[in-house]
Amino acid sequence: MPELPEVETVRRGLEPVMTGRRIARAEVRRPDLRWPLPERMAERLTGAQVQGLRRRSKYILADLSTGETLLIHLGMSGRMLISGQMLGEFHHDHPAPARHDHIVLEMEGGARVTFNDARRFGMMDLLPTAAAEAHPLLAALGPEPFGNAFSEPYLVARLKGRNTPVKAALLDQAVVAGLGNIYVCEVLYRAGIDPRRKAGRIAADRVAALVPLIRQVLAEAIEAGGSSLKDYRQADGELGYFQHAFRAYDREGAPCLTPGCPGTIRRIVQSGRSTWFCPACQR
DNA sequence: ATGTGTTCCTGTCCGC
DNA sequence: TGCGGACAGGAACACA
Repeated sequence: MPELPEVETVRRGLEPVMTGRRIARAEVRRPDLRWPLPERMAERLTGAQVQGLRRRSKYILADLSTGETLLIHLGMSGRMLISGQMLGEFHHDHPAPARHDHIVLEMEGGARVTFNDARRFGMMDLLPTAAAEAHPLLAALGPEPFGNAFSEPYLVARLKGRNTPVKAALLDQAVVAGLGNIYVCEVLYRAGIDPRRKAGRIAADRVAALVPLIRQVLAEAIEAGGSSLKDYRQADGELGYFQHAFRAYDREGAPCLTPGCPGTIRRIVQSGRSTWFCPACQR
């Protein structure tokens, strides 16, 4: 499901029910997601107070009073559902466990957080907070797009000499952390760059222009609460609405929205994944 | 080292 | 309606 804006939206949704609260009871309803869950996960979570919720790339990190950090990745279809808490004007009662409800966290105070993941490409792990950044899944990640380390000179240097299509390069989490298929398509569309171009053969000023565009697209998407495709929802059950702002993604056959451009959005497949772009104005 | 294709899993949608 | 195939927000892994 989720790219950086959706994960950030989920993190923000979880904050009021989790941060500062104790996990009264944890239930692990199956032993594995993408990989086996950590040993004795339910016991290690039970009684722990959540001291903070962080995000790194598409991961959520819950720092616990036990000195451990719960690392969460939602994969393609993972969701964090909140129930039993006053949310806006509505009171949500606890629903009966549903298909693919794999992990249930009952928070002190009555809220319940349920991790549901039909495809089970998601993951969870428990690691010492002090060594969280050294976790194999986090160690190789590139810079956060909103951080100072993600700069125009950085991106120009990072793409220099790369022979892979720029679409694939921006999907590479070691180049920049958090972009996925939707937002790469949207960024390249706004940049007017053909996704098939080799990353190392694009003029430096055009590569540099990607940096503020990446931040802009991600910031707009976070502002909109992410993109709701299929049944993705924010943790509080609200739908994100950035999907209405897509200019390229999933618009095959639709007219290009660039003023004056006569083009039609086309879908191609690159390294096994769909790319949508305008062949007329993306060069 | 880079680049590419395959794989994990379930659900949904579309054409016949 | 049923059935088969394509496709889906990710990314580790194996191999050229």
